[in-house]
Amino acid sequence: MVRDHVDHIETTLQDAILDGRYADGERLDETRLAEQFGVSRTPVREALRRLAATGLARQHANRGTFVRQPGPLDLYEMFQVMARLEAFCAELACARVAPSAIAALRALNDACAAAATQGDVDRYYGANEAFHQRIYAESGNDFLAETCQTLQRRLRPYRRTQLRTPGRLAQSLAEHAQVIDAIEARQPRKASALLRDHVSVQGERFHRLMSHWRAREGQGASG
Amino acid sequence: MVRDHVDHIETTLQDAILDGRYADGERLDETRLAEQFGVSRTPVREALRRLAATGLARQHANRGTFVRQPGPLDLYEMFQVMARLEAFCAELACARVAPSAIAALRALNDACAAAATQGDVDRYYGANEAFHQRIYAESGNDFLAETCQTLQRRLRPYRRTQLRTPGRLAQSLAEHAQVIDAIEARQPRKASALLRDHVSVQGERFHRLMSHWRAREGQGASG
DNA sequence: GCAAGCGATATTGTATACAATAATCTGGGC
DNA sequence: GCCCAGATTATTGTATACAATATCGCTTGC
Repeated sequence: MVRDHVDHIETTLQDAILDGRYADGERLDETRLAEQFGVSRTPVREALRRLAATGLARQHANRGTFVRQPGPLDLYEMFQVMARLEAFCAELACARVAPSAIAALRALNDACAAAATQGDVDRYYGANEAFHQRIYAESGNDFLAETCQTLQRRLRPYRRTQLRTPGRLAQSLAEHAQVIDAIEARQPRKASALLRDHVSVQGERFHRLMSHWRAREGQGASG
Repeated sequence: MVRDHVDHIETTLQDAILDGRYADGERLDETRLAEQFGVSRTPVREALRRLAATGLARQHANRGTFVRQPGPLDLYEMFQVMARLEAFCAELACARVAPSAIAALRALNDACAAAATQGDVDRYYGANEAFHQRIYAESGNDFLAETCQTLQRRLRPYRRTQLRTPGRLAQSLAEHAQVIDAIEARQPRKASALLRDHVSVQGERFHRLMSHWRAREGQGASG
């Protein structure tokens, strides 16, 4: 892969947008960004093109680039898709999972539990993502795994919100354990249903939360 | 959206790559492309960045941009995912489909049949894509619909291959009709299973075809 | 005769200068 | 006092010049 200014700028901006440090509709000024990064406009422009290509920004001819943050409805839709994709991963994993992979999954869930006990939110999320990513990998379908990872990354900042719900964390760990058991027992139907609901519930809780917050739906409709 | 040189170049190259006019690993020379399009290297570079961002090309630092065509294994994986995504569309459609949409789907399948009878391959594929896209839209999930459309576009050139199989075309039309019936009857399980198999079978046929052709697997592994 | 190091060359990466387009502000007319 | 039109200004879009890096061929030493 490329490892130059463009790549650095793209990654930095991507993280900033995905971590919510840019509001929806915020303008990405080429000149200003160029100054910030200490480079000319050229690499900045190329980075912005890439962001636009991946859907994180939108470009209007002769008018500039603007951050595109998903609205509540978009997020709900994305969680729905994520749930199905992960469920498919679990289903496929049943057909080819090795004992070592099961052990690895249990270890990752234990790491989640340990981080949760210590109240280390960041480490919890790291371990949680690793757990899910391991399931993607165990699907054996590289394209599916990559798709899942991209979507997971996009949903990352919004997952954190729903951690506040008391009791949800322990339940999440239990659900993980159930998923592992189902995969180990090679029950594709059960494993996929469990994981689907596990992810779905996050999206639904989040959606409910946002809807209660504000009823400003449709402001960032996809398309 | 942007409507400038960059956009034009990107679209043109994208179509060329997706239509198979570029071989895997072929180099996309900036200077040469700039001459071809009658512009400077700048817009070409930005277009190439976007292609790289969408996965159609790969960039190596200080070495250039190279076309990334999926290998047989990649395509098999993509068809698998496509099948599940479309199945999910059908499932969701059951919950909200209107009589007018059912009529529209039937009309589109009739258009497929008409084109098939006349032996108009291009028109058949156009109508076929429209049929599938209508189902995406009827899912009511814009993100899902957009994802499906992107993937459909990427798989387009490879779908054509399997049309040659005698009898497959008529069977395909019949399967479409079954899917419509299931959606109309609001049977989500049935509708999704039917559509999943309809798409899966294409991927599997294609995979078998390619495997028989050459056993050069893994040459273009994703990652 | 072969390998390793060095230099020439070609290509990418970046900076800057200029052109074109759109938004804004100001002035005049109604 | 409000609205429309033209000029101004700011910002994007493109071209070109230059710098840096990788590849390839050559020479030189073993």
